[in-house]
Amino acid sequence: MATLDTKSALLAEAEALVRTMGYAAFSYADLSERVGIRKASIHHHFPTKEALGIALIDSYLERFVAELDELTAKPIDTKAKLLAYGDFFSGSLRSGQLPLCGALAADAAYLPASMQRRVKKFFELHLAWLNEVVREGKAKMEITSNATPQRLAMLLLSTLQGASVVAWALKDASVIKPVFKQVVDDLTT
Amino acid sequence: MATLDTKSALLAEAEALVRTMGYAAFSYADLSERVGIRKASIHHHFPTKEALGIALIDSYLERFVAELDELTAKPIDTKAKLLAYGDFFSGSLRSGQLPLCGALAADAAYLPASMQRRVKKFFELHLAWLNEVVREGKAKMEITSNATPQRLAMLLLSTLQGASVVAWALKDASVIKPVFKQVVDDLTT
DNA sequence: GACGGCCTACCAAGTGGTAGGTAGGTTTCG
DNA sequence: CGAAACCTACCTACCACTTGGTAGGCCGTC
Repeated sequence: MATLDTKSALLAEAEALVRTMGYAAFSYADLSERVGIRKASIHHHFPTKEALGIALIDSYLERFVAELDELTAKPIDTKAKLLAYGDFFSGSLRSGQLPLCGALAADAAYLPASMQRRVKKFFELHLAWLNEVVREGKAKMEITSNATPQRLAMLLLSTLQGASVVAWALKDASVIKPVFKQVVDDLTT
Repeated sequence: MATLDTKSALLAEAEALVRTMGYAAFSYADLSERVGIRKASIHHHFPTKEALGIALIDSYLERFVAELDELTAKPIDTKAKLLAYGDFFSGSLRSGQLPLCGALAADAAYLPASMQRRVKKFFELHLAWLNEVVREGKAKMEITSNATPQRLAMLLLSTLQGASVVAWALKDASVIKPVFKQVVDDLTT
């Protein structure tokens, strides 16, 4: 249906806009121009900007959950699992973009509470997944660091998130992977 | 003079606003309300929003440069130097705030070129400082990792930057220091 | 009397959002 | 079957409000 096409086109373009300009800076006018639909018609699909924002996070979260589940099931060792996670994360960054929830973090106080809650959930979900992978890795003696899984999970997520910011500023996305690999290597040897 | 007071009050409040809501989301109206001056009067001190933004980054950068210089001169070992750097960085974050340039990164495509350039310079400056500290640390055998100073500098900066984002999302600023300490410990043992 | 610092009173352009209409497809029911 | 009823997807035209920015005036201090 044209409906679905339009709706997902709106989501896709909105995501790109948020990840390059931030939530506050992008407008329904920008979006309408890119999707080729009148401004007012967007309200038919997403009655308010907040509704759009929520749908945005939810679809992003869904994609990540699916990927994480798939990764969990794979019979590969801890190091490979973590590196695959990093690849997926950095792969979702087109050049000049930030991770969605990283971008949203900057508009923090401006975001409606409903969106703030979802951003928090996104990070918690990632931390929980990393925590579990690290815990398993330690049990299998594949991770040698004696820090708590919780702390290592924070470290891994922070590295990816921060490297994305630095990479954006330097306009060089290629720095993300080696930095993350560095951390993973340090943990698994 | 009242002039100086007003001007620096404007800068201070603007910085707080940018670091909590982002550059695009904060307005002259917000600022005027907080400083207790009429909206139009702000233009007397900063003719355009871009000029304000530039002054903001410049003053932030200046503060950091002063601190980094002071830190360079101190006769302490590499580990202490890096930890002091982390303390200064995380100390500049009041709860619910992001590092200025991290916050600006999210509004990337919306920022005027003059501001983008300065944000980039900010990151380059930090990377150069970290690079030098790591290089010295390796020469003095205080850093054992065999990765390049450049990569380790990227890692250190990314960790702080990313941890700030995660800390914001979890509304728990206390996670930053231990994560950074973890990285520094890993490098210096 | 010049100037710095602030004011009131504007402005055009843009914001998210609403009202009401239309073309075309699907459903319901005599 | 065919017609009335309804629905989806989009439109034009508008709304109140906010945005960054401007013009010109007032007042106190060098």
